[in-house]
Amino acid sequence: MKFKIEKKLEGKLGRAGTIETIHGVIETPAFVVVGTKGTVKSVNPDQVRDAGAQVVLANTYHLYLQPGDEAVKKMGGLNKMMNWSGPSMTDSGGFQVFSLGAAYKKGISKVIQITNPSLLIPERFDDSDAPRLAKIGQDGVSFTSHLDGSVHYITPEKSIQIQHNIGADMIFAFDECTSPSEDFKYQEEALERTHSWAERSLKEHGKLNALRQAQGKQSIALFGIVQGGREEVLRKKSAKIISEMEVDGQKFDGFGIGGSFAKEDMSTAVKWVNEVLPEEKPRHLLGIGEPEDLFMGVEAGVDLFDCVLPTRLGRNGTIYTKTGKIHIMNTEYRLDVAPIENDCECYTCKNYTKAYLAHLFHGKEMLGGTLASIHNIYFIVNLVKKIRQSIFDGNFDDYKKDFLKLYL
RNA sequence: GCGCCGGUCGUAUAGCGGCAAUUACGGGAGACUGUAAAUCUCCUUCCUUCGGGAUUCGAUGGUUCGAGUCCAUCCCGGCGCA
Repeated sequence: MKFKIEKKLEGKLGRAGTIETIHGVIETPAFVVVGTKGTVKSVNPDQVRDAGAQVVLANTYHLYLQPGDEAVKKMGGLNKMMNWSGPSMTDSGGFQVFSLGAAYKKGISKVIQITNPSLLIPERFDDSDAPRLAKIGQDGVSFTSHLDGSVHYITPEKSIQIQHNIGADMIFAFDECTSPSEDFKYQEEALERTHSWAERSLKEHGKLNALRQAQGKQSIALFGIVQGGREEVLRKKSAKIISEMEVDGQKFDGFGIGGSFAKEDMSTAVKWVNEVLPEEKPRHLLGIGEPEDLFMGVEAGVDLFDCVLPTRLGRNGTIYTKTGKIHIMNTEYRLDVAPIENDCECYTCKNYTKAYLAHLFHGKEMLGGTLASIHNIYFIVNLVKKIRQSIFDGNFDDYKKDFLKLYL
């Protein structure tokens, strides 16, 4: 993997460039489409590509449980298995430490709304009797499968081994995604754990990459993940430690910025981190986001984003438009024979009306979720492409202002 | 004409003396940020200053402190016998 910066955003951390992989070039900033189980839900790879996506992200934990990483390997690896010819990534399972652990059944997620700061009361660190499917152990995490209840112990080494079997172009270190509502003491502890896991991930990855090279296979790129919650000290410390971390002469090829954020903290947290991270390596803001987040991220020096929203919202009947999101099942669209957006170049907009989409959703027809996902992927991927172009054209600020004025 | 069985909030259902009335679908709205998610939540008789108030279970009478619920008559539908 090779990263090259082609143009910088004047006076800011933002930049535009390219990431070269053996499966092709990613023009950054770029939006990575999520295909957790080795499929972008409800859309096939041709449709993903035609919607403009350059790279997809699958999940270690899910593929490990089903069909199993050995099965993926036997099928020729992630790309071959899912018939995706472009660049690919896998997440390490670190997010599941959070979503199936501290966040389990609590209604909290990647981004939480803070209407009242006093709501940020630290969660009791040891509410360990709360039901959860992921429990943090001494040197790894014990997961109870949501599929069959079987218990699996995932260590950093195990996560990296699984990811090497899955065989994406870029993979992530095993980390602990924390909730912003945890207190400083817990964030600090979790961060130390994430750093120790990062080191072990890097070490295991070095071994496995050496093995690949000996077999004449292309090496895989490993991204380290920066955590630290909403604490400036911790975020900066993490960025420094992760970027300087070196095992057997190997360093991380790029960086992920992780954690669950309060919306209003996200921008500052990302800036803290990117001011410290080395300029010459790519940065991936994990699990983000909404259009306004993408502008924020690019401006703050992010090169890659991924998010489930375009496909999840699409399947659930919410559709992006430049004037905001719409609920396609709402009464007003039942007889609306215009496309979602007149000037949209996506397959859905070129061929179908809102009334038809509304009909498909009301009739619970599968095609509804597919067509809505295609549009949403196109919308978000293309938005990031346009943001990228605005960096080259020198009008990022204007584009941001114009877009958000209409959208929000 | 006689005999059964049945008529409940758009539809289909529950209900067997204390009920504004069950459940499902349909309908309305909302949520979703490294996917436990083609999922989830709320509303769906009328009015409401959200405390509550007013009318409801084919119709009309009746029994009862109290009636979809019991009784009588009538209306409508299904089946059977003439």
